[in-house]
Amino acid sequence: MPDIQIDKTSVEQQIRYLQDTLYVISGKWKLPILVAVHEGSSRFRDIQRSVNGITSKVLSKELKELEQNKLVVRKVYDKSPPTVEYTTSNYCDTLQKMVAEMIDWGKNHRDKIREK
Amino acid sequence: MPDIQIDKTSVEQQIRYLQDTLYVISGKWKLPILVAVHEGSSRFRDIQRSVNGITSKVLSKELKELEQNKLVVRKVYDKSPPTVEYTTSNYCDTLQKMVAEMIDWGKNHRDKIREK
DNA sequence: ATATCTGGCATCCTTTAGGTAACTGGTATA
DNA sequence: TATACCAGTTACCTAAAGGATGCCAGATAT
Repeated sequence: MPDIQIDKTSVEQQIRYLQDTLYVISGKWKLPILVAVHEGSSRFRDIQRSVNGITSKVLSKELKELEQNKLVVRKVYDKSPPTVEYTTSNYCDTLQKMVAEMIDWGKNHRDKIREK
Repeated sequence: MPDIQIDKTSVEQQIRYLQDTLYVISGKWKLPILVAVHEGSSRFRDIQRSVNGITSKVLSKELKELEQNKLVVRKVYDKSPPTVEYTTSNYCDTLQKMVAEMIDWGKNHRDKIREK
């Protein structure tokens, strides 16, 4: 009699995956930046202007992390002066389903908490 | 010609919902606690033993937040000594789809990042 | 009698996220 | 010649999250 296991991934491992995900998109700025870039802001200062209130220091740090996670692509054009362009990657689209679920849940959750 | 809008919710509002969601489940301990309670740990010390490394101070704080968000239910039995029981709510199950998506994405993301 | 368990709380400490402000070197503009 | 733009960087500061340790008061177990 074989051991029937629908999912061999242990609970601990699942929590680790979940926390990886959280790490990638958590924080005050990651999503607003992704949205801004996705909507067309590609230059550093453009993004900074789109994302209200972010400082250049934080933007710089966040963009680096998003790039490491392959959600945004940074291209340097070697003219003079060198210009830099940020775009969202195709991979970034894989976030869509998950993000949609999170928005749904959050929307519903407001009502749930408000209700007596 | 009417304005066709599939979703009237503004991007800013969607980000707010998303960040509500993140707030509810983010942090080092929220998910591990939920899992522990869901799997049957109901007494304070049981949960603390299940969730490796958590201190009573932090556990106490996190349980309060989870209770406020209606994900866990706290029942006090007024015997002597009074005992306290934590359980996950039915509402807690609404997290499932979303959490499953997040686990999937996180799992895939590891491979994505490791790949050259 | 002593130790241990219960559900926490109080105090102090460290780490991390994020904010403030100034600055850089090169280029273009008034 | 002075000013502003670009893509950031540096040093310093604050607030919040989380960790370490010790404690309580009542009850049960040894």
